[in-house]
Amino acid sequence: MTVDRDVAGELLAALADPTRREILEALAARGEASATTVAAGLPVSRQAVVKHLAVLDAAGLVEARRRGREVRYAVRPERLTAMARWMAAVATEWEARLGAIKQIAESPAPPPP
Amino acid sequence: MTVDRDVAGELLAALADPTRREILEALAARGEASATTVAAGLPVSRQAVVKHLAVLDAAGLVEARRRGREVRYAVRPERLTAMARWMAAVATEWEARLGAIKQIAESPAPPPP
DNA sequence: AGGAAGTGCAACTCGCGGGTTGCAGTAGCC
DNA sequence: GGCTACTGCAACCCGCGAGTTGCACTTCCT
Repeated sequence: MTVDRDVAGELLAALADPTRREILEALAARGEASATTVAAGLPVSRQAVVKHLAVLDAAGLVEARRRGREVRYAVRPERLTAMARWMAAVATEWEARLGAIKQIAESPAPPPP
Repeated sequence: MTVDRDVAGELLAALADPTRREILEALAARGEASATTVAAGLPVSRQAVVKHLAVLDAAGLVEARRRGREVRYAVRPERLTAMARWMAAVATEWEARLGAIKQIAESPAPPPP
């Protein structure tokens, strides 16, 4: 119950796959595109792209809008921004801790002879 | 040759695993610790932790230092910071593109009937 | 010296994620 | 109305990653 569906993990896992990142790049370059269109520019099948888009959508990285008989996908920056902030915060905290440890390790200063 | 061993993917994949993140938290909390120590506080075997630490080390998120008969691991913030910056940059670029698309879409104003 | 505590290596299981193919359904266009 | 171009669903393959167990090796302590 503590894990709460692991939102961070979902996002990171979504981003971790190279094919998925290529899809995101393709979407960002085109502004918006359908799964078929994207698949045409990649070495994988349309179905694979569809699955990836589902994952990306679940992670909130992408937005789907029905446009007649096709479905247009567009990139969604908010989650990425949030993630970046989160990572920066964690990094800062780590640095703080490392600093603290270092101080403690140096507290018994060796007196010069 | 272009992918260069997919550094970003390595980092993201390393971060994507919840157990790995727990390990990182444990390390950050303790400052530094051995695999056995970390494993004691987690519901997995020591060997599992060792493997995870190997992955984290390969991703540059962790640093190993031999301390007599044991190996102490410590967290390493640099890569995290770099990653955060990278993500923020990508997010910004996406936003820029979205802005541009929106402008284009709104340029031919539909005349009212 | 000899036992305790720790690490390192290897073999093995198992589930899931990335990928494919095939087919049914539905919206557009002539 | 009928053909075409999409999307949606399902079944299936395969490899890899997370985890375990067992054992050999090294370092420390008394």
